[in-house]
Amino acid sequence: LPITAESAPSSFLFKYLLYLQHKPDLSLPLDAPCLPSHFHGLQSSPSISVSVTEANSYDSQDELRVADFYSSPSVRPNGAPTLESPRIEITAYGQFPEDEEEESSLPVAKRVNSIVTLTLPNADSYRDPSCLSPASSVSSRSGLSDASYESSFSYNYDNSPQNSPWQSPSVSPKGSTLTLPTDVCASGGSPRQSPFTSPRTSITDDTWMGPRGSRPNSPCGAKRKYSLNGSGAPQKPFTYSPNPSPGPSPQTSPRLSVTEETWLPNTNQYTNSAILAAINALSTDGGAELGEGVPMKARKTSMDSGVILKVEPGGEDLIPAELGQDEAPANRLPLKKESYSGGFLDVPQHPFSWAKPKQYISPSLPALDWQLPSSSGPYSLQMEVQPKSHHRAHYETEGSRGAVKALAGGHPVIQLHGYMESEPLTLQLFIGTADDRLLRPHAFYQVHRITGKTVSTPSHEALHNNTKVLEIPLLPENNMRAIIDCAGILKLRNSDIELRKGETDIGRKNTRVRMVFRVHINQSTGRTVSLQVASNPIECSQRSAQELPLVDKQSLETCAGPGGERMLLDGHNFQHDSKVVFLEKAQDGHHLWETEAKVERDASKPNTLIVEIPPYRNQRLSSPVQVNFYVCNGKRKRSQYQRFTYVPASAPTIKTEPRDDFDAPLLCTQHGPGLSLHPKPFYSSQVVNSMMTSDLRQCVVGGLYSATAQQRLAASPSPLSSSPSTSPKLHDLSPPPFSKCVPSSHQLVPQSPVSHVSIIQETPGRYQAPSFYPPSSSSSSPTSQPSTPTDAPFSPGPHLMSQTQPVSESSSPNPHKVSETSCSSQREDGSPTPLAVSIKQEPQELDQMYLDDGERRSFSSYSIEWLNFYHRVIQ
DNA sequence: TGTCTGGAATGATAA
DNA sequence: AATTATCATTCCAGA
Repeated sequence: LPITAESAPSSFLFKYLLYLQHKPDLSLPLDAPCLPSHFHGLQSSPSISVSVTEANSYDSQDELRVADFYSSPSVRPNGAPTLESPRIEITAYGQFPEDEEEESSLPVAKRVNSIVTLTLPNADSYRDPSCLSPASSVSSRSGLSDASYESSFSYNYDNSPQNSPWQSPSVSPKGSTLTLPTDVCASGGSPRQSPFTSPRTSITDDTWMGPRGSRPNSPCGAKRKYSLNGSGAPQKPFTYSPNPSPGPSPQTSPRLSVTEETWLPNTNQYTNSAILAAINALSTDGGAELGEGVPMKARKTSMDSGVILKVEPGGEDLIPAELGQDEAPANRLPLKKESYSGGFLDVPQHPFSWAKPKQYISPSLPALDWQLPSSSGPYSLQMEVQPKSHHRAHYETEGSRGAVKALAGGHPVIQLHGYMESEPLTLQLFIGTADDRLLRPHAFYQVHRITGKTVSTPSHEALHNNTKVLEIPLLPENNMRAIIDCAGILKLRNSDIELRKGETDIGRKNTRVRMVFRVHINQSTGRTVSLQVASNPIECSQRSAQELPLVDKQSLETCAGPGGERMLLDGHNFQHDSKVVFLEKAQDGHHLWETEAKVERDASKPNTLIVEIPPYRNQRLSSPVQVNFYVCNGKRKRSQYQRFTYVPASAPTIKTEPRDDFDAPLLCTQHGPGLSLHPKPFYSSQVVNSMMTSDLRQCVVGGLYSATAQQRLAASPSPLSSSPSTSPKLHDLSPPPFSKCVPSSHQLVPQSPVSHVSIIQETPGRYQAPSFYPPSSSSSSPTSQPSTPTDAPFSPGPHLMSQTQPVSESSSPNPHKVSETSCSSQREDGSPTPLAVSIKQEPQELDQMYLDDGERRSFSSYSIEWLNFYHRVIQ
């Protein structure tokens, strides 16, 4: 059983539990940490420094994060928390931790690249902000920065100061120092060249841009081949990159305005502002720099885009600021301004503030990679109307391709139920991943603010780390309901992002995203309840959207072993010759069984397929068996894996599984009550999921697990359930065991709905122990996650699981084990990767998602994350 | 004239 | 190593 995935999750849970138990302690740390999730971003944030002590503090947050992502891991490499003092950290990061980690983690090849790439600016450039789209999204850029995802602290650091480096390589002293060193070192040698090298001309630009801009550049570093070519891409990238401006991007000009706007609006209520200010100050260094850029470590990204930013007013760059903000904002209303996200600006952000706002601790808002519940207490954030499963994202080089639409023709709708206060709240929206791993900001896509006469919903862009966040007012007069007609999706060049230092995901075939909504509710008690809901997956590539079959819904989730029942599949791109294949994989990814189901072609249509459930290979089932099926239009045109469960003849199994995943892809993860569009009969699974999701903890719990986990959970849910804030309910999740990726195929794992962890901050700075967890995603695609493809060198999952599990189960976890695990994992890789390091593999998920790719070897970042988390807990 | 899109051409990558 | 299948991005062009 120990499915990798599961195990990992379980461990997490376990840890988590532990964590909770210890809350008291944690709390303290947390407090210190309070830092907003961002803090990382913040670097500057004072608190942070304090926190230093605590790794814990971070941890607390981090933990969460960690759990979430890998990023966190980075932190640890040294063991030192990255967060801590920003600057310091930065250095560290740059130097060691991240770099090392990353590098180490990375497959050799990549590393190399990375190294090279990293070297400089590139890294930053790419990804970050600047990279982002130059023009476009300002915000993005702004946002860029960093951290987005991960919350990686490191990034932040980088960002701030560092980033800049790139910008002006020489310039920023510090940054340079820090950054360079690291990067340099790494790259140093490498060709990468740095930015400069990159083809493009102007150094500066190049620097920045270079990376980003041109694919080429990035490429350079990057991964793949590109590098060489530099020539390759010559294009505009630079151009673009350099400036945000480019007209194309919608946002483009944002900045300009931004500043003003930004500020104005922003004014935060939160104390943060102070922090922010401080940060800014810091950032200023950098920030100003932005222009100048001194980047820090290069690591990552630098966001700094700022650099890039240059162009802009700079605001964005600030990202850091934002960072701070990020969280903070929660409450406020958005102003409308547009873009600007400017970093600094951030601070100001919304003019409004709530009365309470201050209470917030903005800073404390949970990082974007944290898993939050969709409901807590009386509150429930739900997607009333899901977005269409396909939305062609636009590149910076293109004009906007409009707002994400709903299937019925309108736009997605989200509503907060249970909120009776008269104060408006701010709904945050960012583009998250849709793979089987934990939900986190998507590195290759950014939200794009849409404005115009056709847009009725005001919005404001802000950056959290490197992630653009659209802030939309949730007004009581509208029943806390918002029509999301102001959100488009911007695609960042893979080459720009992949080069980033901390980036572990690969862009190729990583074209599915989810719209992630968050709301932070300040309660009279002083606590802040943070809720999050993610939409169904959205395929963003033109090609995939046109060619890949997609299953939105399935009428049956389970069937008795003999099969024979008819299942109606709703989806897209079904063809007359579409095949439906059922398969069962062992934990190690090996195919245990595979058979083609009969398709009633006469009754099938472009959007529907009627298939006859094939008999299971073993008619004597004593317990439900999770299998998968996918629709295939050809060799490489397969849908994601959908889940299906064969049950013993009489047993009603339905619920057990988490359908989410499967269906999930399409289905909503969480629907509110209303959501469940489908009658349960059909989507029961979904329903179930949604249920689960609703409760954070539940979700969490669910998330964690994989099948195994589920079982465990079922068995001993209590721990998990205990999540602090929410009442944990255990649902059965039955995540299917599944296979991870098998080489043979690709599985796509469905994603899981979002996992949530509810986070409550009692005090402004702190969070209660959130329940967190690991992500639901896991839940959703039990298989996938852990599963990183086993073939790969490591299948972290298994190992982890095994180890972890024990731990989890036993109340006392052993750190050692953990460590071992990690070690093992490394070993497995073959490449000696350091534990913490995140590796960019190919898209892990993707792999899973796309069978084609083959396997991915790398460790999954999450595994690492888990480990880190685990360690922290233990410690 | 500019934006929004659907369709593709083109070069980069993966098989 | 060569060839072909896929992808990712950039371009075009009509609405």
